[in-house]
Amino acid sequence: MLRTHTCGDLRRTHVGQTVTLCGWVDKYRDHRGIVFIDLRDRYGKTQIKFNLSDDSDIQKTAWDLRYEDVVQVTGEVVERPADMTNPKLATGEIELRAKDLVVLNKSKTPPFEPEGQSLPNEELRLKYRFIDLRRPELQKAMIMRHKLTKATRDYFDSLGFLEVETPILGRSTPEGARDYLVPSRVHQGSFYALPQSPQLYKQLLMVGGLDRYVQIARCFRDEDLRADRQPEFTQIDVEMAFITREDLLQVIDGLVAAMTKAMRGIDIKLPLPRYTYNDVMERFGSDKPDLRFGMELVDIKDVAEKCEFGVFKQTIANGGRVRGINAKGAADKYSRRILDNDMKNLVADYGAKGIAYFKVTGGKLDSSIAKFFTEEQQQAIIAKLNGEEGDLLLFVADTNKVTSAALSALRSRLGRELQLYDPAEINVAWVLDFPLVTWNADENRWDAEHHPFCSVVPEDEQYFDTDPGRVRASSYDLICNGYEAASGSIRIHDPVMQQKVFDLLKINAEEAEKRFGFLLEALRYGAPPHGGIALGLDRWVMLYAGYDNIRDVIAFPKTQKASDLLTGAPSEVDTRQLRDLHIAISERK
RNA sequence: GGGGCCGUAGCUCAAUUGGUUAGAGUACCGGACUGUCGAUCCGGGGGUUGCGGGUUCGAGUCCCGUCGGCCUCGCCA
Repeated sequence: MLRTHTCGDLRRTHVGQTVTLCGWVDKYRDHRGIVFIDLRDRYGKTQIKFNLSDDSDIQKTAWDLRYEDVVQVTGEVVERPADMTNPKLATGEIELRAKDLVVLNKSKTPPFEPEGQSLPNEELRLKYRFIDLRRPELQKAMIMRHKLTKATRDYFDSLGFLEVETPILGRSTPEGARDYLVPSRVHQGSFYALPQSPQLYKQLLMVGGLDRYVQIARCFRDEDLRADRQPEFTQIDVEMAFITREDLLQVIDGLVAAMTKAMRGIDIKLPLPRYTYNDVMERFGSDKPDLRFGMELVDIKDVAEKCEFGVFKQTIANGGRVRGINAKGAADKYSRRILDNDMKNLVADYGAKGIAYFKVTGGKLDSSIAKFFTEEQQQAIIAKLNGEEGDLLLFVADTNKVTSAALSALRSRLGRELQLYDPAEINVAWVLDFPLVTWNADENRWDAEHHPFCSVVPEDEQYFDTDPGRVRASSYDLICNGYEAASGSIRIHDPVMQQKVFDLLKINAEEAEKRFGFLLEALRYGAPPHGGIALGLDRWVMLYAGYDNIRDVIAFPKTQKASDLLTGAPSEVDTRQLRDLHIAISERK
């Protein structure tokens, strides 16, 4: 080892010892006769002192040290004078009096300092990721990520799960996200697909009798990115045989408790709260509401259909809905300009044509449209939304879908801006009973809400032929702070039932055989009842770390256009490589 | 594919209504300094204002296009 201790180790108890540290030059303070260096590694920082009277040769070398040089320093741990300790450093009561200095590697002037006064733009940080990774915030994320996977493996190991690796080079099963494709050299014109998830493999493992499976699995989806979405990401992928939905929920409750203990050191209360899909959609307008605060959606159909405000009245007459939320005490916090522009633009993103708002003042509604509501109607609105003096009531009139999406977005923004919750809180809950299928108006058919292998809540089978939209899936999502944090279901293990679902989705037998034949065949050879779930590992790390961006918890993330600014991927390749793969690039337009 | 924000020195930012030689802090280079911890002080170098067009007597500023980064709708079974 080139060092005896790390830069975070040394304390008053080490005084008098001769030690060797290695690290990066974080700061240098050159007084000519005396030079101070803050030496940094991932464990901390230690002040090094070079004194001219001690050894002038070392001193001269110390004069030339610059940011991010990598050095090895040997010296004696000495106590700092009482008035010169640094309470900002864990090692601030001591310093290292240098006797020997080796410059292990001189650094070019770095494009930015890891702990400089201001963080450079993300483009530069991504290009020089190896420097960005020296920042404590990114190192914290990598450490948390390690701890989370460790806690996960320990937890499932204790329950007898087997970690099984599934192929990265697999078969493309169209539908769902776009696949990343890998051309085959041996099979001209054929392609492998990178897995969007190990979904089919883990079901095959259940048929294979492996019973309890877990994998920290890399997944790939060629879709547009978001702050919480990367083209390649990691799932904690789980599948179990011979279980009910209840069994699965309890196992994952335990996992969430183990993860929270490992990441935050706290014991969360079990069982995790459970909501139904219909419940959260009605109360929060979202299938993944942030449950750290209330501000639930309220339907005011009774008032809206009778009032003289045309937009409300017409919407109800056309079969739509008028729903609103109460931003407690926010009447004076938003100007008319913000409400008429910013808030309107926000809901417009979700298809809403406008936003109606009232301030509760003197027991009445104050608004440019208040005149369209009788005294009685105003009181009814105030009562329904529990309005009090100084509250701001916001309404959207549109289809059920649009009011949900728009008010959910409004609620998220208001909750954040009005600071209605503790940003550090981790609030996890189950959402159960998603619809099995949703109507796809464009294609004139039913689409699977989760995936085509999801089983049905038994008492809803009766609606299969008459009212498919009413059939609930035996599925479940974990939600955390407004993010979808996990998703799973009890699967279909009966080939007859599977065929019924394919029929509903208008996937004909021939097509099903072509796409998923291997799975259907497996179901015919004694497939046990089984189900599972997949947790988005990156998102969980992001949430536990308190970051709002998934890139900050991934060592080498990609940009919104899915390129890697550090390596330059994706890149053009040699024509010879293309020839081996029988691939020709058509002219760019 | 659509909408929004952004791009000026290595970095973070400024630059009046379109008007003189595009500035500041920091970094970098040189000098001074034995107790600093955002060290301080003195001096210096450093610019294709992302790129390409256009309007104008004159463009960092206005217009069009394009490239890149971020946020977002669609998309993500």
